[in-house]
This record gives sequence, structure tokens and C-alpha cells, in this order.
Amino acid sequence: MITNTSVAHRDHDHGRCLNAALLQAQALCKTQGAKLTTSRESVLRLIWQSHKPVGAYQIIEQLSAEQGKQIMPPTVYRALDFLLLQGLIHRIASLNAFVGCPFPGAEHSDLFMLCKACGTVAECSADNIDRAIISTAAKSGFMVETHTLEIVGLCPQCQ
Amino acid sequence: MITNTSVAHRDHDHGRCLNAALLQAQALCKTQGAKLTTSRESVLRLIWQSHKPVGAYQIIEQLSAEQGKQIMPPTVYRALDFLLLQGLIHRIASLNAFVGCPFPGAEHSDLFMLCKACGTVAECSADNIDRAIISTAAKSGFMVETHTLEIVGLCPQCQ
DNA sequence: TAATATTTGTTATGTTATAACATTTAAAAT
DNA sequence: ATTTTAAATGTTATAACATAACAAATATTA
Repeated sequence: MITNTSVAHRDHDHGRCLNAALLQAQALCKTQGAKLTTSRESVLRLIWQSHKPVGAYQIIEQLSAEQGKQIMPPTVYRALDFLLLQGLIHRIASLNAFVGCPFPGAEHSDLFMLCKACGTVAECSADNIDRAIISTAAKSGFMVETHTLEIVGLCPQCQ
Repeated sequence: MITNTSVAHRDHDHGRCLNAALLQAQALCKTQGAKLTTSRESVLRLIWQSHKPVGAYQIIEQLSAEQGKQIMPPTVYRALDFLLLQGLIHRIASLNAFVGCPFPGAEHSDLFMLCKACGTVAECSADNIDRAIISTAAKSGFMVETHTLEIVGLCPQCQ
């Protein structure tokens, strides 16, 4: 099991999360031959401003403010598509929002713990859950390809 | 484990699904003191036209055609809200679409198996997965309230 | 049958996301 | 170096999903 819960749902020096995410992104893109352009990196940085999922239009607004000119939706959605493709961010379907992936590059299934009090999200990859899902689906003859698991509740700090 | 996979993902007489769903809905609403009005029942019937999730605007379109007049979004969204509240339908977050609940009234957690080939969805409630989710979250000190689990893959018929 | 609560109708708008095509920038081939 | 090609970005418009706010009608209760 890998998870960032001990960081995301606790007090921590978030600058380190941000730094690590950007460095990892640069490294990952280099090995993949993918171009982490300025605009893409800006979007990634905004997403990593906290552990709370960020909506596309929030990004548009902040990016426009930063750059002193109106940024259009396609600009941001294209960056988001790129970041999703590279596995640098995830989309939280139940919120229509995006969050940084704490372990990009590493093979993992995604499970998100959304705290309904503070809004932060921790990610976790748990083999036992994956196995339970695959075997349960198999009982119905269903072949699993991917899955989305979003858990809502209270994080340790908010209980 | 309860599931409708042996129906949803197989050839079957769908008229029986539709009938059962409507009868169950009427019974459930009666015991709950909730009013299953004509308009609400129409929306439920449209959702149960198949095991494929239906978008709100698809419902608006079909309902408008049925009734020979333009139905407005709030009408449909209000019906959807009612049906969701009564547990008669579910929302599939990753698709922004709605699907009928095959076992309304029965206490169950929701797990959806979406076939990416034929588009049908089966629902399943599996204790082992629920337990795995709760215990995994607990390891992080996270208290689970609800969860959304949407599995994408191939149904038995489409493999 | 009057008062109240619930449901539905209506208008307008908010929010999220993409299509289509033009322009610019970067990379590869000559 | 310069042409060719591919990739990324800019721009305009619109599609798709969802709700706020208030008016009118219908059903329930007192």
C-alpha cells in the first residue's frame, strides 16, 4: 500500500510537496520524451497549491490573474489533458476537479479519500482493495480494466 | 453480495426489469409517504428503458418528444433529485448520467460495472470490498462515510 | 373552505467542457 | 541554413450539464 495520507491529511510543510511534485514531473517528462512546457507547468503548480482538488475554471481564473491577461478554457483543458495523460494529476469525477498525483510514474491504482470537512484529498493504492474488486467482478464474469474509487468521510484532523 | 449482473449484462426480457422497477418504486414510495407523481414516474421509466446510463438532457429530449412540448431542465432535474433521494436511481459520476437501482429499499453500498463496449451497467453490493475500503481507510485514520466505486471493463457478453 | 405545504412551470443564468480553425513555435529533414 | 513537418498555443464559438429565483397550480391539513 502506498499513500500520501500522512502528509495530505496532516499539518505539513507544503512547499516540500510542491517542490517534489515539480521535480518529479520534470524528471518523468524527460524520461518520457514529453514536453513540460511553461504553461503546463504553471497549471501543475496551481493544482499543487494544496491538497484540495481544483476546478478547471478556478485554474483559468488564477492563471489569468498571474499572467495579467485572460486565459481561455482550451488552454487550461489542454494542459490538464497533458498532465492527465502523463499521470501527473488525477480527475476527481464526483467533484469535477483535479488533484496532483503524489506518486506519478509508479504503477498504482487510484483510491481517493476526500475529507468533507477540510476538502483535502489523500490518494492511496491498496492491493487488497484491487484484488477484492477484481475477484468480485470476476464472479460476475466482468473483466476489470480500470476503476474509480472515491471515498468521502472525515480525515484524521477533522474527526 | 447482491447484484443484477446476470440480467444487466446478458440477453434478457427487459420488459420485466422495467415492470419490476416501476412496481418497486410505487411500493417504496407508498411506504415512505413519498409521492411518485406522473412526471417523476415518466423520468423513472425513461431511465429504465435500458441498463445504459442516461444523461439528463437525453431525458429532457425524450420527454419533450413524448409529451409534444418542450420540457425544461428544472423539471427533469427535480424529478432526478427526488428519485435519487428515494434511492430509486443512482448517478454515475464519471459519466454524468443516471441509471435505475435494481434493488431500491435494500440497504446496500454501490459498485457499478460499466461495460465500455456495450455501455450497460450492472450494480453490485459486495461486503468484502466495503470491508477492505473501510479497513484500508482506517489504517490512515480516515473515517469512511460513503464511497463511489465505478469499474470500467468488459461485460461477459462483450469479451 | 381557508390556510399551508408541496409540486410544477418559467425565465434566466451559472458551470464545465470541447469543436474547429488560425497562428506560432519547436524539431527534423534537406 | 533553410525548408518541411509536427507540436503547441491562441482564438472564437458553442456544446453539455446543472441550478437559482420566483410565479402558478395542485394537493393536504386545519
